[in-house]
Amino acid sequence: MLNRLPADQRRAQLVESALALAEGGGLGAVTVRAVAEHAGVSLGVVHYCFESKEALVAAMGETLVLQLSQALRTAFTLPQDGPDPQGLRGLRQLLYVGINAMWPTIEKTPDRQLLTYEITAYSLRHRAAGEPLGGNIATDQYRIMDVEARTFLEECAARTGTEWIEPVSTVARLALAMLDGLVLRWLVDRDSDSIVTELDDIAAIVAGRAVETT
Amino acid sequence: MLNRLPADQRRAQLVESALALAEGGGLGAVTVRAVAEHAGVSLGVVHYCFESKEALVAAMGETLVLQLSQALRTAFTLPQDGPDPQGLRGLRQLLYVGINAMWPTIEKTPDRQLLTYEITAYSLRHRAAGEPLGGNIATDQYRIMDVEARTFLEECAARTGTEWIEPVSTVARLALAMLDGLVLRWLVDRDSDSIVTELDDIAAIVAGRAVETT
DNA sequence: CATCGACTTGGACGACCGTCCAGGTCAATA
DNA sequence: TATTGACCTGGACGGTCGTCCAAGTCGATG
Repeated sequence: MLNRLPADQRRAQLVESALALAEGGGLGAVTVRAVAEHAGVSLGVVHYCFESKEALVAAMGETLVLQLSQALRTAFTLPQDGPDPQGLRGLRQLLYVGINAMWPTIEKTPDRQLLTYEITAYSLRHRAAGEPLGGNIATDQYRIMDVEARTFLEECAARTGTEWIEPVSTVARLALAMLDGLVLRWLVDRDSDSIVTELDDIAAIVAGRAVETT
Repeated sequence: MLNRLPADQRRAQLVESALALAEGGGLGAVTVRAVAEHAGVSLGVVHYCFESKEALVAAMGETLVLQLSQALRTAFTLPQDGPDPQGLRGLRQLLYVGINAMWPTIEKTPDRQLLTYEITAYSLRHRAAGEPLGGNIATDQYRIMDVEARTFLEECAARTGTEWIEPVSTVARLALAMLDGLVLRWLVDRDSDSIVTELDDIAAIVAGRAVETT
């Protein structure tokens, strides 16, 4: 059975297969043979499209980061209809809505969340000794999360007539770390009730770092 | 060269070797041969002491949890000399001291911290389908962290004449999640300045969940 | 001293891994 | 139609893995 594809599309397909396998069974389940079988192609195709397995894993990381960026951008989307309530109370409410809009996406994809942590750990293990803190997959992950979070926070403040009392990057860093820790904890105990409450806590804590614009 | 040991001691030695290897190169570096070589014994000894490699990894997890408990207990230790300043201000200061006392230990052992996350992920991947949320290594890790954190928080409150306005377990859960997320972030960017500031933030946020006893 | 059981040795086995390659297939071009 | 080059096939190779085992080495016990 021959099903020919341009190398670019084949590469994308193989990366998707690799991600599907990794979601189900961790990075250890990603073998050249398993990827080939999942994609319905023969073994040689993988090395025809990727110089080595390491290149395939790197492509997985890049795709994951891209998807993460896109997922965060849509997850943080705020309602566009009515005028927002102003002041700190309005800010807190806007943060609440934005963060809670993100949660269902996370809750529905625990395997994907776990894979993200695994890729982070893998990336930390395999990054060249000492040298390149940039270009690293884990670094990219957090850089992208930072950008999306900062954008979200700035829009929230602008809409409600408030401003941050410390650099937005600082607020974003703390908020993302809290979110990160809570999601990891949830992956362990799956206590959805607790985390919903705690997401509200994040909104309140973050809102505490803004004042009404004078 | 023969160096005989009772099976129990040999087991402990092998686990230590496995942990040393895992700290340096991740769980993937833990192979039966590598463990045997690191311990200076021949290949067969490992399977004489452990029924399978899986049993060895399980023993690694248990040892790690035990060491984690011990490390947390000493890390959270508070000064015992003078009388503590009372009230919320005293509580905040006590939390500040306790949390900051813990940081140097973490900062000196990034590989160990990373390994803890890797074991968590590994444990989540390999826990039996659906069934046993208890007895799992990841679950044990957080259960132990919970216990230590609760003890710490309760002592802080008792010493300063304050009380928590929500269940201590809730406060502990949030604090540990924040700590967890911040450490993971630090492993990625190694921004020690930021995290020191953020640890203070944790103390302030946690202190905000107590009131002075009437 | 002989025996026994705990502990160790080092090689063998089959399975799976990443990598490579000689050749086959097929649409597009000359 | 003949040819070219991108794409695909499936087996082979060497290496490492977990596991197993027959044999060897001891201290303790009778």
